[in-house]
Amino acid sequence: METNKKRSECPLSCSLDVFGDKWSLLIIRDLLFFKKGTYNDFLKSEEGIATNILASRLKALEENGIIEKSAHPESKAKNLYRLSKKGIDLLPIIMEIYIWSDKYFNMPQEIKEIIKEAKNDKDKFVKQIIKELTAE
Amino acid sequence: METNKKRSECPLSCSLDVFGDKWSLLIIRDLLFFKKGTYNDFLKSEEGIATNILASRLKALEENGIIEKSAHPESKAKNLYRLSKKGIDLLPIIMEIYIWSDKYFNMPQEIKEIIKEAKNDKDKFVKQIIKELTAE
DNA sequence: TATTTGCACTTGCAATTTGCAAGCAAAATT
DNA sequence: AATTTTGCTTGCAAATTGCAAGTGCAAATA
Repeated sequence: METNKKRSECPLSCSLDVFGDKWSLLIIRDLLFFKKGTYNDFLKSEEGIATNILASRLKALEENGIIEKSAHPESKAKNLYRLSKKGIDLLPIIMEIYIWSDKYFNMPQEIKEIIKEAKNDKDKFVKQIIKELTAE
Repeated sequence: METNKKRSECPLSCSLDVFGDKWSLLIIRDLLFFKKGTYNDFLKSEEGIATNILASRLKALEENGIIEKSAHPESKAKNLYRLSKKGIDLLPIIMEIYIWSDKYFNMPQEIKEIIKEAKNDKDKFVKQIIKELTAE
């Protein structure tokens, strides 16, 4: 995936050049909500991303400053991927996607509950997630 | 573009199956903000979508209930594409993308001004756009 | 210590999708 | 009547995706 060719100066278009594909936001979702952080964590997600695609997306997200790669504190064999500030700031976008989904898709009751809570006080929800992420 | 295979039950994943690509949200942007409505309007957008890709995206968006195709009131040669309620409801997502862009990309001052206004009172901005769209 | 397993990838290749150019029929304009 | 516009479709090369297999190092197990 090419990371350096802008189609236009439109901010929306530039943003889509960064995360406008079927996989990037799912990786970011895993980082935001499911405490995932290693290559294998992402591979195991239920959507079943192919290993080469995962590698290319992680590389692109890193090059675009959305995630940061570091050594895993518990094992030399592992790497740890974390969201940068820029990546964490994608949370409001993802929340709005969830809120839209809630209106137009069926989904498990448990997820519905979480969305309800998030919708009720968006700022509080965002702050809570950020707190959890930065506490680690 | 296949429109009917879900990768998982995750609402975010399902949403990305609908609009998670480099072009769909740009078409929706044109409909939301730039009063575009015909095939040629979309073709002329500065990002330069290929004609076959445009056709496939319009078809997929229609199948997914995001847009509706109708006869153009002024010409039999033209069609008119409009956003459905479901499509208009994507506005908050797109607004959050603009707000994120505002933080991390350079962009024309004029767009910055609009984003500032939108950020100031999101609900008011959304209502204003909806009003303009439904007045037609 | 030797061997197996886990982790983070890379490589090869077929299938799908994209992007470009050309073509086309119906409607509108000259 | 001839030309242009509109909304597509078609053909084809190039790029991207998805699947399977392989690699090299670290860590766990025998």
